[in-house]
Amino acid sequence: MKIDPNATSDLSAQIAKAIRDSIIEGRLIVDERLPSESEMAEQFEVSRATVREALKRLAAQSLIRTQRGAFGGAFVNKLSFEEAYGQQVTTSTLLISMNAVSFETACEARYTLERACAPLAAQRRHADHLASMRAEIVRQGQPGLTDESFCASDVAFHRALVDAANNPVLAFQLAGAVEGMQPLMNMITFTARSRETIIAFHTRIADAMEAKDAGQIDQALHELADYTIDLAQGVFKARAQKHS
Amino acid sequence: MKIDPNATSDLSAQIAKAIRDSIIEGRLIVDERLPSESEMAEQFEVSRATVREALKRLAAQSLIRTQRGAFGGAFVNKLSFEEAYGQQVTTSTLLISMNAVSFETACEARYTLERACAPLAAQRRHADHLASMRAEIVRQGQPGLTDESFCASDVAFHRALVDAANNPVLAFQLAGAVEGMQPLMNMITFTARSRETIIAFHTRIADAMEAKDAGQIDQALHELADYTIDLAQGVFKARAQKHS
DNA sequence: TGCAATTTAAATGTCAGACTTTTAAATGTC
DNA sequence: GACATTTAAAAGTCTGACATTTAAATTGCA
Repeated sequence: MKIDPNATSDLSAQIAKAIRDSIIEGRLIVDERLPSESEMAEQFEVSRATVREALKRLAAQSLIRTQRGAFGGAFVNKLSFEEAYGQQVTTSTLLISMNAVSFETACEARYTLERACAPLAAQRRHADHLASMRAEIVRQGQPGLTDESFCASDVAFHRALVDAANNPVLAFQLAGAVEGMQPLMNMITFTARSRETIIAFHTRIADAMEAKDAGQIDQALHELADYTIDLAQGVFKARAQKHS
Repeated sequence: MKIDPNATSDLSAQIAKAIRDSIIEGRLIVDERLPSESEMAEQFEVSRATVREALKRLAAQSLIRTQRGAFGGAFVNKLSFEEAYGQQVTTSTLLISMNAVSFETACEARYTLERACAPLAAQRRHADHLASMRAEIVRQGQPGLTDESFCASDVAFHRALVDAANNPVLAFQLAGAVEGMQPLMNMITFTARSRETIIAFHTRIADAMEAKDAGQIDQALHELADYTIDLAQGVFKARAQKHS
């Protein structure tokens, strides 16, 4: 591993890139130990501080983990679905909030992806998925529930649906779409009336899941998407008028 | 901003988290300048090196950018779709390769999501999307094309399909599923016969796009998914026999 | 006055070396 | 053999210095 002497970026960025490439291209394998910071400092002919900055960059992407003490060091990290899921949610959330993605666009993406899961979910769903969904429906009906809690339960409900498809890659991809939208959803005030309607949709979906009726799930999700967008437009319009 | 004195993790990780939370929760807004490294070192009561490690962590997630020189510093970065797209692809690629996700699972996820785009793509596709797809089909038919190039063109073809849906959030979410699978796809040897079949599918899809026939696109993608899995199983089986 | 060259100051980037803390293996003791 | 102690290696942190970059401020000149 050598560093390009006439590159534009920082040394720590270059070193991070060199190591990252080694991992992606399989020259460094999972759980393999990298040389110690001092050794790498010598290899790359930079100071230990610079190597450390490079390692922190990689740690931020969960590409490595570090362990202190004798026989410690930096190890290539096996990226777990959990970690990837977390990163995906953070990225999606920021992307949506920073780029002023419209509610319609985010909502469309979310429900489009979720409907894609419906056939698989209907086919493979297990008792515990149904139980989770029913439990969240009960929760959503409780009086005194804050809008935030209602949204969180909504996410949990849909997460159960996605999990029912029993494809971890699919679940990972959807994480961003569903959870990344939460801040936007949280901006909506859910009246008792709208909660009732949403719960009715959820019940319909759970029933269809139980009956393994993919078409019905798809239909309900479609209508729920439309309803959610209508609801949001109403809320935003009312808010705009108030401010004028 | 204060740091928990009895936390388990490193100081630089804690500081990174504190700043990250400030960004996510909107206390720091896009293009806002963070205090200088020295100032933050004082605020958090740590050394400059520690602050720098924290900043590098954030830079690795594209949450901040830094600029040297007077009036430079660290600025909250507006996460672009491009950057998010890149991160998403890296994460997905590693997730799939490190967790030994089966070809079937990855393929199912990919085509399930892609089929979800079909109705939107059929409805909104523009001339340039069709042109891109046709161009890639031509490319795929060229003799002497390596398997890697064939796969890359395949990705480009499907990317055009996804782009046609004209929903950037959707495109971002799909990036991982489609591009993250490439290493697995690259493991397949495409015979002249199988390339011909795939090109036929692509042509069918492009024609259906032109005709705005969503059902036909969905059907073709479904069959293509099945065919791809069959193909992969055949290749892997042949390889296994060779080694026994 | 206006503009070009120069200076300056503030910031990040890098370095060297020391010290602290953690950790597991090696060693010693009963 | 089980437990306590020592030891060494490694990450984590700190300090202070110097290098480099950059844009604003200043100066000098026509």
